[in-house]
Amino acid sequence: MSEQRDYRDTVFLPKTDFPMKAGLPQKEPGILARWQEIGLYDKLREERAGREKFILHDGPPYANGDMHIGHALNRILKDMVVRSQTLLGKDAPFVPGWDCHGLPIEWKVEEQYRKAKRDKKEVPPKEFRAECRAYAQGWVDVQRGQLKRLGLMADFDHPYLTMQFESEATIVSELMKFVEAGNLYRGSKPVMWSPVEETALAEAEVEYEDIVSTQIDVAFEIVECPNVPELVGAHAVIWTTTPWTIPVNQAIAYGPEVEYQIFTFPLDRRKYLIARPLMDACLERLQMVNIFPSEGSAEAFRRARGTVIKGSDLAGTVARHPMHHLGGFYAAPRPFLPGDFVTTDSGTGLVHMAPDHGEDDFELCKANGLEPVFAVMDDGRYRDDWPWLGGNDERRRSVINKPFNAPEGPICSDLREAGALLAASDDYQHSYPHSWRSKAKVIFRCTPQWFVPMDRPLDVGDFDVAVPEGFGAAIALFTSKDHSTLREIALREIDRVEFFPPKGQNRLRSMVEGRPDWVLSRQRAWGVPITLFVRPDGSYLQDPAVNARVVAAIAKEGVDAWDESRKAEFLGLDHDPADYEMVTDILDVWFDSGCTHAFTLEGDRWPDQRWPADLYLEGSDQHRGWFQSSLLESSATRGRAPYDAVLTHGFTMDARGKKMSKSLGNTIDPLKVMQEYGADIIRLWALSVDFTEDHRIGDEILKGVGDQYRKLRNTFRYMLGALDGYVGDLSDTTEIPELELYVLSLLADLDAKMRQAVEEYDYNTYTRLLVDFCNEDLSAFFFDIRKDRLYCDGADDPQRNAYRAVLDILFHALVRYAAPVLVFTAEEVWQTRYPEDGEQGGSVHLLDWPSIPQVGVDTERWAQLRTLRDRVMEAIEPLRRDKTIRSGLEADVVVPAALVPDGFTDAQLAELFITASVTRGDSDAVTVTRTTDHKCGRCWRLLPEVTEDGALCARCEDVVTQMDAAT
RNA sequence: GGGCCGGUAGCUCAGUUGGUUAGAGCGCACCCCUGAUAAGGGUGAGGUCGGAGGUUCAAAUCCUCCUCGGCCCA
Repeated sequence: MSEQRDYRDTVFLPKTDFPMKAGLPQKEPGILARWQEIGLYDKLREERAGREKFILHDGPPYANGDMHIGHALNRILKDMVVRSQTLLGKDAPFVPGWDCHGLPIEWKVEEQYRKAKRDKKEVPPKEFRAECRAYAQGWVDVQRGQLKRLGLMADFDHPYLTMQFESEATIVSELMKFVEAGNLYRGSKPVMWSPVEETALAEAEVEYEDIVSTQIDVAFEIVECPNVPELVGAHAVIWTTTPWTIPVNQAIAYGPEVEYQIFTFPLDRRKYLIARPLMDACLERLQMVNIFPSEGSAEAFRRARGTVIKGSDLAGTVARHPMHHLGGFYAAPRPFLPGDFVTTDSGTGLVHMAPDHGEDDFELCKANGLEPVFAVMDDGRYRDDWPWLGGNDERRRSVINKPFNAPEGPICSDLREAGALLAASDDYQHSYPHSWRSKAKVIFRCTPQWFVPMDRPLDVGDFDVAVPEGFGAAIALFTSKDHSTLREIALREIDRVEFFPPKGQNRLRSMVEGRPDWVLSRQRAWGVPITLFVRPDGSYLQDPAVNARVVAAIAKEGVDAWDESRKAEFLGLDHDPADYEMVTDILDVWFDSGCTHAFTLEGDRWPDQRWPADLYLEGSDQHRGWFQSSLLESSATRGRAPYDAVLTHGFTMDARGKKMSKSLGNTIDPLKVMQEYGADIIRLWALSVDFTEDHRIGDEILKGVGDQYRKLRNTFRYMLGALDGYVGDLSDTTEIPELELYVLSLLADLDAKMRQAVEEYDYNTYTRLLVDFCNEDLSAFFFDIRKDRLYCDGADDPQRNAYRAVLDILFHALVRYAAPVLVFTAEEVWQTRYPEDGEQGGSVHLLDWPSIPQVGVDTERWAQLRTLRDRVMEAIEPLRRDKTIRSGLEADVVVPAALVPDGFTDAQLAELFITASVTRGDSDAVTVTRTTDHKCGRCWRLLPEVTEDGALCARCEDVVTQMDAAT
């Protein structure tokens, strides 16, 4: 045998500079810098100008703290929306936003004061707000940098902030739409109040501590009882741990389903009404258990426990206040009211109601026409004109003062004197809210607040809205003519809007159906003022000219413009400043964010935006939040939702499905993930999971995502290598093998599915389709089969060209499909293939959705072929195992003739199965034997024509001869 | 405590209106290749479909309860 020639140099191996290893953390920042340099976002706007628009309106995250994994998911999904819609050819400008006002920022600034030992009360409000503003701006800048790193396609140079003066002015002018239409009223509701700081507190500002309180049992004499006459003259026993609320008692609540019993105290024959299950515990407090003589005590006791009645029998019952002799407020009847909240867990089953100081009390009393009396002042004392323990009483103290409530304190003493105090002891342990700041006890206290009514017919002239294209009829329906209530309009809109996933619709609907009136006011500093001029009776000025002056001032100077010193200026000549007070409350921040559509989509700050948005996209918690505040705001002012569709995502859990928390130490920091794996990996993760539900992230998951990434990357690398130097296209080749046509039909099929996935915002399907296609149809099938042709056919062989033409089509399709997901890698792939495009400021992200040639192929026939192929692989395996053969190329295969689809030759089958030969037999089984043919020294196929191992087959002989001749 | 939502192989996901032996990709194990090479190919093992009842000829799919987890409220 002669010396064998090494044919390696004659084989056309893939050639590319595209590295297998990505090194994303190092590479991505450079790609970002280049995008910045070529002004990619603006360039895209220019190129898409005039196209159909797609507006995704950004829900503003709070400008406080670093980006966390939830932000990352949210932003990646939004970016996928923007990019995939862009890819479809639309113009999808995206303005990122931030929520900047509100309590958490106030706290942070206060915290800085504490560290500097500064008293907040000493700081002028303007200065305080300036610091809040600076603080928010600081975090906006930090988060903006972090978000950019994710590779988002957004107008980062022009974000919206709720604290920009223009935004603040728009929020005020939106509020004024409510004001001018009369869709705002002053009411009240109990809030947490700190008498020490003389301010309202949010739930998050209180902490619960165990304390010991005075518990008292108080008798209210029943004066009327239509259903149980026996009760007239009896005493209803109430129990409370806040004696100071007795002076503002207005009613007594009972449980309609609770059983009550009338107990007759043997010594004075007085009758008491107590819930039956609580009788023993109550009598023990009242020390009425041991008064019976030891003998026969049980019998006497039983006799003393008289008639049992049902709570509902108490309807219409009226008692009188123990201090009724004081007259006035105290002389009014104290009705018994049915309360679902009454339980028999503790107390007496009869609950004294002080609507000023409890939520249940407030709601129940309100429903029965009993209004709060505002007896307790800001500092926690009863007001000067209050008849009991008010101004003239030297015993007056803050109501939460301990001695004030003590068994020997003024309340208990007076009740005792009135014969109403049945028991009092300073021994009740419970947990009670305290101010997080001062550590002092807080109280519930009714405070005047501003409300938007949900169920009052809206009486507006015309909705001030530019009717968007295609919605003329819808808008006309909702103008002033029908006088719907805000709730009705909102519910109608919920039915119209499209929800992804659909369950979001029910969730939002049930919340809007059940929600109370919208409380707009907050007793705070850092926010947009409720710019109202109020008369003493609670009515307010509705003068568009005044409002216009206020709005103009805020647009120029921000919220600081709302200042007492400007009162006369704003009111102008038509109104006497003495008639009005300026409201000092600020707006609920949900109102701010409910207005983002107004100052971002409308107006000319972002001319490429338009109202309404096509889509709002946030976490499912925003059904309670932004989805709803935006809906209500827009429904009240414009008669429709500011969006046509709502997409919601779930929450990101740790690897075990538990929620992440700093205290548990199971958080995943997206910034670290980007440092370690790269932004493309975290993007691929976000777009692989079912984001509509809660989903997980963890090391194992990220590792899996990394594996998927590598597969995609290597698919591109192979295509880049195989397409090295290729400049033709499909039209250059006259002869297209059916396999190529089949792959094109697979691609067309994939394309349709990808497109559908985009339209349904079904991104995990989108990425799964892409990955599966690369794995199954390309890498393991098409590329594997065509490896021989690519490597060994003549450089300009028409069939080789046909393969490369299809590869080229695949490349252009896949790089576009991948672009919205792997934004960096797709760019790297594109620039590797077309460096000249890069030099001219091009980018993969400027491209449109690919157009796939439609070919006619009998795919069913090919499906059968692939099933047969699987069977052949299976049959080859045992021979591999026992080392009869090493590769499939050494196998002569006999397949059942009946299983071969029509129209394939044996030679084609051998090519498709990558075996030495395929013949057909009558047997049902696939049989495999080792071929006796020799291995071609160049293409390594085993063929009959090869005379000895290492000699050339006919095809390779031709190719090598030509190459040799050329050199 | 209440309302709503969810639990399918180690991981990420498919499973139409209830209908054969519950699928895919990845990972894993084993094997091949060494001309996509920190790549590529093949085969295989993995699941009481969260649990228990029930409806039905038939249940991952419908009903009830339980459990675990989540969001929003209280």
